[in-house]
Amino acid sequence: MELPPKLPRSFYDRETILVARELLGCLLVRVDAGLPRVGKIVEVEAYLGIEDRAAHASHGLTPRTRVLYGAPGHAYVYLIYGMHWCLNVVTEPEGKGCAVLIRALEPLANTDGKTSGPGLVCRALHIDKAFHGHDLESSDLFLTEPVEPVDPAAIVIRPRIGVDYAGAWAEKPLRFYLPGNRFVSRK
DNA sequence: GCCAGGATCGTC
DNA sequence: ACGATCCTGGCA
Repeated sequence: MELPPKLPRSFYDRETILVARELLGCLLVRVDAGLPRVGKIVEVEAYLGIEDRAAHASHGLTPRTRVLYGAPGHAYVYLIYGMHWCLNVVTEPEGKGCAVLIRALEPLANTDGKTSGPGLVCRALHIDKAFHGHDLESSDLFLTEPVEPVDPAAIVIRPRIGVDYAGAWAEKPLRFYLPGNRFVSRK
């Protein structure tokens, strides 16, 4: 399978909302024992560091958030509700605690089941805690440039899902998805 | 050490 | 609307 160029670390080392928006249309690639499992990113959420009450980074630097507060272009993988893995990509310079959650993919190759929801994305691409802290410039887990360009003006912007506990931060427009794409987890 | 709660999902 | 299931952070 022919893939577009891999995203370099400099892509991730920028303002988180911009990275989140530009991740739409990019490919997520997990090479699983030689088999490429590939999906197009259609839905993401931005998490903005220690000030963001919805973010894990709001607790500051702890054993759990070490990777989140580390260098950009790495995977932050965590277990939620005792059963689902979720994948984030770390953004901005080291020490900011910012990341983008990958919420849904359009399946392109060798995905294992549904890909509409953050837990399902990890299940379908066989991503678990083994990838926590993984370098996204590696050859077995990485992102690529979009196959075709995305119109920035068409991106749908909504509040994030499942963060009702976060007060005013729950309302902020930090969820982004491709308009009309059937693999977005919720309208 | 103990306990409340969670960036979810499938089923009822 | 609810249960599964276990890691985390906070507090004693």
